[in-house]
Amino acid sequence: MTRRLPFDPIAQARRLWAEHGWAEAAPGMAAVTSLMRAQQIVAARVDEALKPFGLSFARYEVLMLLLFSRRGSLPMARIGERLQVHPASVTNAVDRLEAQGLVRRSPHPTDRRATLVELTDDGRAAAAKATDELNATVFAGPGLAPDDVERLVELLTRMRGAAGDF
Amino acid sequence: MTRRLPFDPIAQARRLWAEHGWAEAAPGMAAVTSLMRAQQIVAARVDEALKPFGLSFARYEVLMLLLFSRRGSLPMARIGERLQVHPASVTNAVDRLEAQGLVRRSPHPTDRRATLVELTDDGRAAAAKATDELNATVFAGPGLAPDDVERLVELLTRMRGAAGDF
DNA sequence: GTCAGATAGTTGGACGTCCGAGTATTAAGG
DNA sequence: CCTTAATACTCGGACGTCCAACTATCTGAC
Repeated sequence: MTRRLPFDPIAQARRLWAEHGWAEAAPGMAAVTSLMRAQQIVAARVDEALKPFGLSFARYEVLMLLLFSRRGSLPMARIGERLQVHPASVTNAVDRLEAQGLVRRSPHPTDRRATLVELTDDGRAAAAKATDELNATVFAGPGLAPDDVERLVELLTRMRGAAGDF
Repeated sequence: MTRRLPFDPIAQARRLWAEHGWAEAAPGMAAVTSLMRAQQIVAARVDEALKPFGLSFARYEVLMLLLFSRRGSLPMARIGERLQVHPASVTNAVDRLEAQGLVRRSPHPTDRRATLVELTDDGRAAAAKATDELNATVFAGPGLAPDDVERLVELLTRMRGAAGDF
């Protein structure tokens, strides 16, 4: 990446938006751009924490989903649904997790179209260790005071709900 | 993508986090995950709005940066710095914008290492039209009440600042 | 002046996302 | 039943991100 900036580029963009007669859209522009940039920053921290385990956040999410499922296994389609990603992305993630020995594909007992993905013992161990690391280095200190974290979650939840996420 | 879920997966994950003895990290986990998902949703809306113009958000940001610059041109390095992306990403974006005829590379007058990127007339027009579309379809209604938009921007700005974004 | 180190940009590779197309298989309607 | 739709998954391609390595050029210290 690069060094830190001497000013807030989003605040500046917002001023420019107003100057160009787009005042009405300026707050939304600032919100969307802030969201993009904040996600970029957080994703970089998360990936950094997961790197020693050879995991990406996408693959970590798959592991946790399986860990929290009743039988430690789920059909591919359920995974894509829960994580809201394209089926091809699930195929991709599972391919890599399987190559790492963290999950295993098996045929669905009753639906021959479907493929079950199940955790291996290694996968279970990796999920636990990666979670400890993430909890300690990222989730415990997301860069905001506890009250602000709650406010942020509340706002984003409202936003996701309005967008039809759930 | 897929259909909407009948519940909030992040709220559920948060409960599970608490049950597994990770209560301290649960709010941060919820914040990080919400941020990821909200960004995914917003990015999809933005890309949808930009698709008719053959632009991605990354390339749109480059165009706007140039549009707002004094001379309508900037060195590659300045672009990467402002957008906080890797130099290779700038090369990639500029390659495509140049192929689309929206920007032009030219040698830096005094520093022969550097390359200036400047807007073409087409690029200026595309930036204006894409902005109108984005303002109307995304920025004007980001899915939150005006007060909440302000709160969200304020929280994310604080978060970015703490992370060293500016 | 010269030479080491910083900076600018490109390239190739690894992953991640999505889309669209194609193959199986199951479900639903007449 | 049987045909038509929907669903599950995979594959190939387009883009986006990053990193590491490499060339070219500039800068600063001696």
